[in-house]
Amino acid sequence: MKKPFRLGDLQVAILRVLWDESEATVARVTQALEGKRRAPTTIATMLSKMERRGLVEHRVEGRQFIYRPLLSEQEVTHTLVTDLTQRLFEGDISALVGHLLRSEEIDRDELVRLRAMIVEREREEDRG
Amino acid sequence: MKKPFRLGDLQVAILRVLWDESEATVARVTQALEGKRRAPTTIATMLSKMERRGLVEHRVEGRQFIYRPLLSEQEVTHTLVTDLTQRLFEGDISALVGHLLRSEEIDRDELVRLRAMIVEREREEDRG
DNA sequence: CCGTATCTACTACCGCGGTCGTATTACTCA
DNA sequence: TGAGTAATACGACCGCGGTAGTAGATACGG
Repeated sequence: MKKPFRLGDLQVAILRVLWDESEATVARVTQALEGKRRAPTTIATMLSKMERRGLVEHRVEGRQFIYRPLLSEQEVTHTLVTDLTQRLFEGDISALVGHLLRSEEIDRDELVRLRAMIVEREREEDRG
Repeated sequence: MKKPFRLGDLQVAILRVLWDESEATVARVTQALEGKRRAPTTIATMLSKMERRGLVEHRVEGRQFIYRPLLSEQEVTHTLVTDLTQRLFEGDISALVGHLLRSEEIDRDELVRLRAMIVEREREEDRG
């Protein structure tokens, strides 16, 4: 049973890089996150902390550490979304979807696509 | 432009009580959150911190502080959901909805309800 | 008037996300 | 070989969520 982990912005950003590239050095991650102008040591420190928490692992190649994510994007997404749904809607997924449909900016095309998605899901439900 | 605030579990729980009751004393909040067995001083401290951050305010009645939320449930929900969508889906609401439809437990009835919701939303789109 | 119950105020602590500066180690190249 | 460079290691610091103990003020019951 996994404990509900919390991830900060930087951690998610780092994981995203690792997911994109399968694995990456500190320098590579820093470069990919250039938009935020963080010191390389910041990234290195964060990766160390994340490794202690079991979110990533590294192997050594020459002088460099090559980091690899230990969690899939699906796991993290699922966990964080479920967590928020729990906090805001007592776990009621439909309530969250309803909120999104009601109050957010979704244009016509997207509505159509989502409706198709639901229909598809209903069919699966029928089959399964 | 509001800075994207972060709220912890306890803070959301406290706000929920305040939303339900319009306003409440520390004792009342503590009692409402009895499930989690927290010391009254914990609640009081948290409320102080939240007041410093402008999330709640209080007035004095006799010896008691009566707290009132300064943010609506809608604001908080919107902010937190938007924030998560930003972090996980680069702000793409549909991507989040898609994720929810695909990977979560939503039963048939809920799917039907959601589909109706979308249709309704499409109609509004047409009128607006 | 005095003790007790009930508030809030203050202080402290932990863990963690985030941010770096500095130290150390090791490689590279002139 | 020696200077510079590139990488990690280590530690420091801030703010905040969360938790609570203790101190101080105040009302209330006898």
